[in-house]
Amino acid sequence: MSHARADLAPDAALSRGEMEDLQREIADVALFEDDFSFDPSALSNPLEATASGAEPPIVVGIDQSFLTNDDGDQDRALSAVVAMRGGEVIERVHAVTPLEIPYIPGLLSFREGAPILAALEELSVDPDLLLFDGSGRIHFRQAGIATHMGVVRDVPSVGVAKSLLCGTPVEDTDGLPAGTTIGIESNARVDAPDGTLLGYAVQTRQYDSPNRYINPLYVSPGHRVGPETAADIVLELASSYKLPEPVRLADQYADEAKKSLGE
DNA sequence: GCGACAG
DNA sequence: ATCTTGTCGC
Repeated sequence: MSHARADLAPDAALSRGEMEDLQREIADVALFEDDFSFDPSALSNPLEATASGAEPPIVVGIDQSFLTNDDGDQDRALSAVVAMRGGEVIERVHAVTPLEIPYIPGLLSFREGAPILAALEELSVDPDLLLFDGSGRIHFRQAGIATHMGVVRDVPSVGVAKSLLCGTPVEDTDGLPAGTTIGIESNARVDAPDGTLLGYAVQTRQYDSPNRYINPLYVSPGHRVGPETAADIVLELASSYKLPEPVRLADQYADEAKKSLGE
């Protein structure tokens, strides 16, 4: 039983106020708790290690790049999707759609949502989990791009941002040891009761000794995933680099695909 | 009016 | 996001 909500897909023709209203509706439909059947701790398990014959879940990483016009203007967005299972890439697809609106903090999904949904349509495999480059519940109206896409497709999703859009860390997040997590709570800028746990600052990697720090990632539930599980998933998937592997590879692929189209 | 602001 | 090589530090 899929509860996909294509009717809530981002529409760049809406007014800014209508976009914000739609986001409040999406946040209302979204589930910020675990609601999936796969085993998150099996995400990076090698296929061979699966004893009972059950295959590891399929995780998909998604990232965008932008194509430039003959005049030098960004006129199209390219969404790259990389599907992995048991630590291996099993499929890569991408889609390009025209850019309708500029970047506006808080309305990212209305700018990048179309190519993402188009690319996901191209996928032949069925994703168990979607990983986005951007926020989920850590958002002014609790409906970042990970939440929006997750609700429209009704697939568990997680937002992985490199900087904090809003909310407040409950403790200092400077120089955290790898593996550390610090809660991010709502503040006055967020459309939620103060103190609501929106997500976590997640330190996947850290330098050994110098007086220089690696910034943490800001991980938040998209849809059908709780904040703790979202953080756990990112820690497990970020084996060799700061970013979780599916997102890192989608990042790479977004650039490759872009160049193969004539920059 | 001032400050904040994912990609 | 994007323009971009070398370079400082472990």
